[in-house]
This record gives sequence, C-alpha cells and structure tokens, in this order.
Amino acid sequence: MLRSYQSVTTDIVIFTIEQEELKVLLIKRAKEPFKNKWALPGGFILENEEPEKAALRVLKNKAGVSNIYMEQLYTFPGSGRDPRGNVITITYFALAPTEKIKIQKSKETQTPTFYSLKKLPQLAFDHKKIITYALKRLRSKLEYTNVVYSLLPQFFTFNQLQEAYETILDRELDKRNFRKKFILLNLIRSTKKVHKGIRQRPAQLYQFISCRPTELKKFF
Amino acid sequence: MLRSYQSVTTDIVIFTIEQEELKVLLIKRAKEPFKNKWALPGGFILENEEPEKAALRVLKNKAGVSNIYMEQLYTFPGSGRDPRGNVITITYFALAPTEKIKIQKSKETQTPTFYSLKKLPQLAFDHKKIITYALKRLRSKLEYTNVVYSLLPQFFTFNQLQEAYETILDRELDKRNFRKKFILLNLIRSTKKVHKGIRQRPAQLYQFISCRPTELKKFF
DNA sequence: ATACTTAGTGTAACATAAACACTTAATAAA
DNA sequence: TTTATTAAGTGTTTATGTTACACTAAGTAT
Repeated sequence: MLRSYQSVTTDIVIFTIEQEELKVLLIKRAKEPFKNKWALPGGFILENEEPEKAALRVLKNKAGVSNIYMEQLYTFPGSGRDPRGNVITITYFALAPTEKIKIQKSKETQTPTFYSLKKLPQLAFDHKKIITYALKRLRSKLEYTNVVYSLLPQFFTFNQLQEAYETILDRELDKRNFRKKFILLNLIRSTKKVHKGIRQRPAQLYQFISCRPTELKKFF
Repeated sequence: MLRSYQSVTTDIVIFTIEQEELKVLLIKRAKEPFKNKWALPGGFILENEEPEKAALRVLKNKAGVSNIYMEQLYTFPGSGRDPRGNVITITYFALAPTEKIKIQKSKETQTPTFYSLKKLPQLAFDHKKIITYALKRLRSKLEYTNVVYSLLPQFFTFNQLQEAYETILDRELDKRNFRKKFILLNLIRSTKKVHKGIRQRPAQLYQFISCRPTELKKFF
C-alpha cells in the first residue's frame, strides 16, 4: 500500500514597507527545535484544513491581519519543524501596508518583529532560503502585476508609489519616466485630495482604480 | 497539540511535442475514485520521501524517463484522491522530447497516452485546472528561459526550434525575426551537420550551447 | 519678502520589435 | 539533363518602447 501520511506545515513571508525599508515579520521561537531563534511565522496545518486557510489563520494570529494580499510561494521539503524530519512546508508570501498590521504579542511571547531584509538575524530552519525566494517573486511580480497596491495606503502620492518600487527593487528609478509609464498603465486615478501638513508644495493624492491582482502586458 | 498528518500526493504534467502538437501524458485510472477516467500520472508520497523524489519516481515509472526537465508547479488542496478528502497534491511539470519517453505499460494497464492539449478527454479530480496552470507556466517560461532545449533532440534545425515555439504559444512567428532574436541570445551554436534525407534543401543543424535551465533578460 | 523643499513636467537619442519578399540548394519528376 | 518543387536562408525599413536628462511651480518656514 502506497499511502502514507506526512506532517505538513505552513510558513509565511509577510512583507511590509516601513521607513523606506522592505521588512519581513519574524518571531522568536519559544519551543524546540531552534528555540529562541528567529523564524517565519508558521505552524502545522490542521486536520482537514486547506493549506491556504492555515496560512490565513497564521496571518491572523501572528500579524493580526486579514484581507490582505497573499499567494502561495513554493512547497519545500523537510524544514525540520518535526523532529522526525518527515515534514514539508507550504510557504506563502503576503503584502500589507504597515498601518494594517496589528502584531499579536502571543502568550508564548514570541515577540513578532519586522526586520529589514538588509539586516536579517540568523534564521531557524531554511527560512533564509524561503525569504530569498519570496523576495525574488515579489520583485518579479512588481514588473508585471499591480500588487504594489497592497503595500500602499488607500491614498498615496506618486512619490510614495515610486519609493515603494525603489525600496523593493533596491535601485533608483527616474521620476519622469516612472510617472509616464505608470500613467499609461491606467491603474491609478488622481483624486481631488492633496497631501497636506508638510512644509513643501503639497502632492496630489492618487488611488488605485482596482485593488484586485491583475497581470499586465509588460512593466518595468 | 496542533500537529496533524496529511495524506500527500504528487501529480505530474508531462509535456511533449509530437506531430506539431503539444501533448500531455494521461493515464486511465484503474482504481476508485474516478475509476476508468483519465488523469495525470501521480501517486502518494512515501514515508520520508521528498516530494521531488516522489515526482521523479512517478516520472520513471509512468513515462520511463529520468534526467529530464522538471519543476514544481503548485500545491493544490484536496484533489480528492484520498476518499476522506484530507489530501493535498504537490504538482510538477516536466518536459521531454518524444524520443526520450518510453511509456511503461504497467500491470494495472493504465494505458498511458499522450493527448493533444486541444483534444483533452474528461479528466479526473481537478486535473484540468492543473494542466491549464502548467500550460500557462510553460508559455511564460518560454519567454524568459531556455527551457525549450528540453523539448528538442540534441541536434535540430532552426525550423524545428521555431515550430516548438509556435506549437506551445499557439501562434505563428516571423521566421526572420525569430532567427535574428535567437541568434542574438547566443544559446545555440550551429554544427557542421545538416538535416539530410528530405527532398528539399538541407537545413543546418544546431545544438544548445548549454542544456541547463537559464533565465534570460527578456525574450519573446 | 525670501529661502527652502519637494512636486510636477517634455524632448531627443537610442534600442528593441514588427513587417515584409526574394534567392538558394537540394531532390524528384519529366 | 532540364525543369519543377519544396523548404532554407537572408536585410532593410518603420514603428514602438526605453532611457537620459534639468528646469519651473507651489506650497511652508523664517
């Protein structure tokens, strides 16, 4: 008989942009293995629970968010969460603006913390690899989808939009070319609001016409 | 205690090109559920077996091939292979030239058969969805990688190469532009051999400089 | 009134992509 | 051996998209 049963976990790479840095949510593990090491939020998938549901549950419990952008990343073998080694982990990546995230300090004091991708601590399991994979996916998604909407507030300036791109791609973009291209894409519309309360010329605020994941022909 | 155990399967979309058609390998199920329906080759992942190893095992048993291009596609929930519903399937897609594939008629007489994507029979589980997903991935991979090498024989004519693209993308390409672009990519080299035994002017034979998956800047 | 800071805008050069038709080299048939 | 047939092979022009680049405008603070 071929059938066997595996222990299946999920791990989530939750990205946000804070202070012009791309950050990822990590928790300090309270249990063995890798006790006291930093790791991605995750956990076992329950009986009869769909993997995506499990990921959403983790997102809710660890980051206090629901209703944000999330997609499956990859299924990795044996992350080692189960001491017997017989485990796979289905990974997801999620994007949310910082304001939406309400970190849940759990009873196990796992101290969830956003770390800049440029200053990651040592990570448990193969979570470094997973984050690298997620970053690659995020970068390429920026180029042919509108997912950036999920990292920005409802109303934003053109500069905030450009900074999001620059932060994630880790390179500077030309202001005029960026605006030209983005306007042609027809993804955002200008509102009558302006960004006030700063001491310079106020910037016009924009919003996304649609906040659903959409694939574009080409992009950046 | 959160830990639970899931029944985990793998299903593989094996593509090949035959008679200028893109085809996928299907087997007729010998058991319930979906007995006598067509389905992707697949099976349960064994105790302590890595998912990719399981996929390679299926590839070997059902299509008689090893050492061909294969990559993970997506992990789907509950394909229904386990009657209790508590199952996930890790899917892969593989590419091989027809010559390499030696279909194994198994004792269970599962009659593995290549079906043109344009004439698929009714499929078991959610395998239609998986094939659609695989086709999308294959098409986009054609545009930014060199994977096409895995569908062609070692030596091939420029026309065979172009036909592979046309078959998969399901649209015609301009002969001169195609050659120009492909030559610039520097992926293939011409050999001194020619394609003989046909009644027209013999075509020069080419081979890939490297047969390892490589990502390109841009493509088609 | 002036200084400061970020917002906002257009054009020219360059690179890439698309459209398009004839000559060449072999085999087969007359 | 000549001619017909078939696919191989090859450049140029046009259109489109991408990159590089610098000044004026509109607010706030002093």
